[in-house]
Amino acid sequence: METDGRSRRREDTRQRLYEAAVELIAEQGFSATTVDDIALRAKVAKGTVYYNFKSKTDLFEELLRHGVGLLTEQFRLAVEGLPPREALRALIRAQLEYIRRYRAFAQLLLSEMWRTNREWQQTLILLREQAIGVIARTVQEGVDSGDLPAELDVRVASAALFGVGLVVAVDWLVFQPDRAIEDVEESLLAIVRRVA
Amino acid sequence: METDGRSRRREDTRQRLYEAAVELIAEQGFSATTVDDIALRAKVAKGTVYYNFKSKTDLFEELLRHGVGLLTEQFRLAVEGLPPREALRALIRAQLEYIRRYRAFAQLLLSEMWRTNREWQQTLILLREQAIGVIARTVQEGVDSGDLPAELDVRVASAALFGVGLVVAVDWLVFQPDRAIEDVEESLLAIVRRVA
DNA sequence: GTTTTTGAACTGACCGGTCAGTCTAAAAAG
DNA sequence: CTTTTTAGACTGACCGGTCAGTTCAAAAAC
Repeated sequence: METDGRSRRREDTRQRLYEAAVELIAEQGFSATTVDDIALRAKVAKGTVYYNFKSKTDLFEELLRHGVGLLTEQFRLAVEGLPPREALRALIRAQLEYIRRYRAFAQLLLSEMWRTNREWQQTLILLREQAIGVIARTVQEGVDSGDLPAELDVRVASAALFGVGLVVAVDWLVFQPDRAIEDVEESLLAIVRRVA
Repeated sequence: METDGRSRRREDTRQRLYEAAVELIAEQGFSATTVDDIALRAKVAKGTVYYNFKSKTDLFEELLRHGVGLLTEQFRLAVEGLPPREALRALIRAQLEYIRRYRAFAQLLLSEMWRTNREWQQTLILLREQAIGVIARTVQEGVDSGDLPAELDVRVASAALFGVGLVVAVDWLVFQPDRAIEDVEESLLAIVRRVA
């Protein structure tokens, strides 16, 4: 039933809906994006949207879970077995790679992450915690092992690293898409050299 | 005529509308915020919104102009007569002060700045250019005078500095509002020490 | 034969924008 | 000083369009 043809097909439809939704919402925002638009872009009937998700908000929340889940996964893979400072660089690279690959999702995240009073806010805070958690553990190890300055506030530094990577990378994609990723990585490292 | 009672009153109304709109849009986004909400919070009739602005979008654009104009102004005042490196620190401090004072506007800017395909995008790009321009001139001076590393890409570095300040500060206001601004300034400086 | 998708019609709440009319401070007329 | 006129500022009911969500019979996929 997992690898069953039917559920694979369904998963495929959901995937297409995610992709359509993510692009539209990144461009226009959640409220300005209509369910009809999403269905149209995903080349799916409107009924299908509601067969697969219980509401527009639900689709969006699942989307957030899906996207941030992938990012967190990449973070985990990136740091695996590496010593703190190397791990930190690996994290930055992983974040850049991820953002390049899922540009629209990154844009969307940047737009929604620091908003307040929206229905999905709690979901987002939780997901944020998971992703930043991976960074925080690495920073903590660095501080413990003396590789990083002891006066570093782990929570602040981790959140800052996450945010900095996000803006710089999205800024790159939006305003200077021709630059090579290596350039961007270099610029980013130049900026955060003190902690990474 | 300028200080006439009527135009003062009108200016007052516009100000109230700005404040109401900025808060609501920062929380919920442009599309999710209704003109009725804005009017209600500003304690003004809906018609008054349309008496003062030609449309909801127009109100928002004027708001952007107003807010970014103030920021750019602060930037200009901050760097006046200072040598590059000091000027750069003054810029960071000015940005933090501004964001603390106009928290909602900063949030809104963070949410909207890297969005594409919205009607007001061109306006925002222009305004962004003005604000970052002040930073860029300072960085350029620093590179020219040898105070900053010659290999620094001025455009990238300036945009990055602007973005970094914005996320770190907003993140601070949203997730750790109890921290003193000095702490945040320190963290920020620790991160960007390489260029500032 | 069961699950998934289609497609089109429909509903009702909501929302941007309009407009005819009210209020009032102050200028003009007496 | 008192009355009248003017016009800028504001009001709120209303209209037309839009959109999330529902329904369902029939087709397609497995």
